[in-house]
Amino acid sequence: MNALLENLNEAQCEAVAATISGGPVLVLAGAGTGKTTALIACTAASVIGENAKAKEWEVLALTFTNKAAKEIKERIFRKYNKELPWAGTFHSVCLRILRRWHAEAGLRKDFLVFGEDEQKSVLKTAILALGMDTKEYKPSDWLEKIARYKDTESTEKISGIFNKIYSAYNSEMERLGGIDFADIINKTICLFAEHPEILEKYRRQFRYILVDEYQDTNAPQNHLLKMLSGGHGNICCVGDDDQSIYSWRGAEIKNILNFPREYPNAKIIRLEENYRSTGNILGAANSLIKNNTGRLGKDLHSNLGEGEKVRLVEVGKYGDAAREEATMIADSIESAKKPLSNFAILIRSGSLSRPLEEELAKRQISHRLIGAMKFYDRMEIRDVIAYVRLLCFSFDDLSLKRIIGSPKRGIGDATIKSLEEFAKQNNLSLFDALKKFSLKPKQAATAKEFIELFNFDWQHMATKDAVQQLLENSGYIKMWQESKDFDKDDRLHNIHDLLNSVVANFDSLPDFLEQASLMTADDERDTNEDSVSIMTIHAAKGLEFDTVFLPAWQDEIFPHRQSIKENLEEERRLAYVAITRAKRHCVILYGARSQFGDFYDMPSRFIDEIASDFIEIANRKSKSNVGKLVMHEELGSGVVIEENDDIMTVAFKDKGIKKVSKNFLTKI
DNA sequence: CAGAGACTCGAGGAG
DNA sequence: CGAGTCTCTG
Repeated sequence: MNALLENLNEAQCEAVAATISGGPVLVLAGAGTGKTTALIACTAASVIGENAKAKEWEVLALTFTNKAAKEIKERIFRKYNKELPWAGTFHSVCLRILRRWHAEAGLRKDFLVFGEDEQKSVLKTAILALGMDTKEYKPSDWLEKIARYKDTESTEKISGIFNKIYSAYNSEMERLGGIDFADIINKTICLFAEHPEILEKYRRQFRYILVDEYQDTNAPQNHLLKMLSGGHGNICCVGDDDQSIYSWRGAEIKNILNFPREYPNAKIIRLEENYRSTGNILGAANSLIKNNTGRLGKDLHSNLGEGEKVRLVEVGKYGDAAREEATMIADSIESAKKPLSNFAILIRSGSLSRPLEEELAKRQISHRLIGAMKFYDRMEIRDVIAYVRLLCFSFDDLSLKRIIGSPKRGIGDATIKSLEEFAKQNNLSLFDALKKFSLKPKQAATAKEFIELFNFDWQHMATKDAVQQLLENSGYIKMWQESKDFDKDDRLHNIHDLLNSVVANFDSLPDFLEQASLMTADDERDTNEDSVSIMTIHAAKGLEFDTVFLPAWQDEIFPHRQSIKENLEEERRLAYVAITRAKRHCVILYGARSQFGDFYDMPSRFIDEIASDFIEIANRKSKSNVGKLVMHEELGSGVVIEENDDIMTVAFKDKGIKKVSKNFLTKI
């Protein structure tokens, strides 16, 4: 126990003590206050030392990302040599439960997890089957609605048309043997509701429940936590209401705000000592977030001294604002002469990255765009996964449709369409239908060849060899080798990487597929290369950098136009997250610009909300005038300290700092 | 059937 | 500006 509390501050120790003594605990952990350390200490406390009340398998530790789960597992293993089999993401834990009880949950044994593009294709089929037009009813729009609906646990009817599409989508999912992300959670809740004995089993097993990033939970996830903690009530949730930035994904900030009411005997512990940022950066962030009303309240203080003020830079007075931002950021990075990994450029939306990338590339400043094109979203990777899925699960129609045309086999849309008809009539999978369907001789031959590809004893081969064989015999590898695609080498390289550093690490291909279906942006291999990170603010949550650049703080870009109407407080939390990523230097840039044909000429309202004490105006110095000695007829001599178009700010020898028009000044 | 070229439309964040 | 769709041709 004592060893456990080493290097923890008072509040963190309190959190550990509260967790072991049992009952509900809410740890409100501000940005940079050692949240992960506290969470890991709390988790460890339940299985370590004399006071430990649980065995490793009796601790359920839930996170949102694989990265966070991995960190908990690794740190506890390294320090205490204990494996935590039930530390994982909400989705991976629920998936494991659903696999174990698939029949009780009303699922087929080999059900598949469908990712976003599979969901879209299912929805497209469903909409077309209803005789509706996919131009008028766009799959991506309706998928959004369906996902949001599934995230809310609402029983409210939305509209007749929604219900029609919703149930067509669900039955098509069922027909194909797939479930979506939301249903991984929802079907687990149903399982527990319909089988209290199963719930009871897990309640008895999980004597401690720990939850990371609690502010990001949605209604079903919160429901699930209530169910599981219903017996003993030993639940410790760690989160920060000021960093709730995922409402658009169904997260409900009210889960954390209402925790004290939902769990009346809850202990609430605040971690307010910030170990990350200097005083001015924290002051700026605090003064901004104070403008929100819906918060539990927390005041972070820093023990790292005042540090540098937040620098505010206006750009675009002399040209294109976005380009100028990129230039200034690149200048700062070059002149700082620090390792590149010290720098991050955090943007509101992905589309703002381009000028930044171009400028850094031009100057050969190594950089990476994080989260943009996810490894598992790449065409070639999805193709390979589809091949493997069809190999393991021949009923997977979506995968068959995806790969039967790559490489081209002379079986196109029209043939697939009639094949689908035939399959439907005979209640067959496309794979089985392909065996029986009569085709033109040429097609019949290739179809037979295709079927034969999957007929080998892959279960008894090394995973990597099996996939390699499949990809070679199918001509998939050859297709890329002979391709004229300008990034064919990248693609071949990606496939190679997938086989050697991922597939090879799994003992069974279905295991690999299960993992792959839950892979996320943060799971991409970390490169050790020293480079500047460019990423969205959302993707930056949980990270920290010596120097953070925040470009495009222009009203209706940030805060985003939509958010101004929908949820300005969440947008303000996003700004708070952005500023608090910085340890020592934070630079906010703004300036009028046009984008997608609209003109944005107002600085972000958030700039005004930051108390001026924490800000330093650091505008670009004009080459010609700033620093020059000037003479004014009435005010006498002085020196120019800032230039804003024709208005000069001059420090006069006798009259102090005054703004005057350029026209009344003469150079000395 | 496959590939090329013209065309339209929309552009927020992501497990 | 790019992705997705449409239309034409071999």
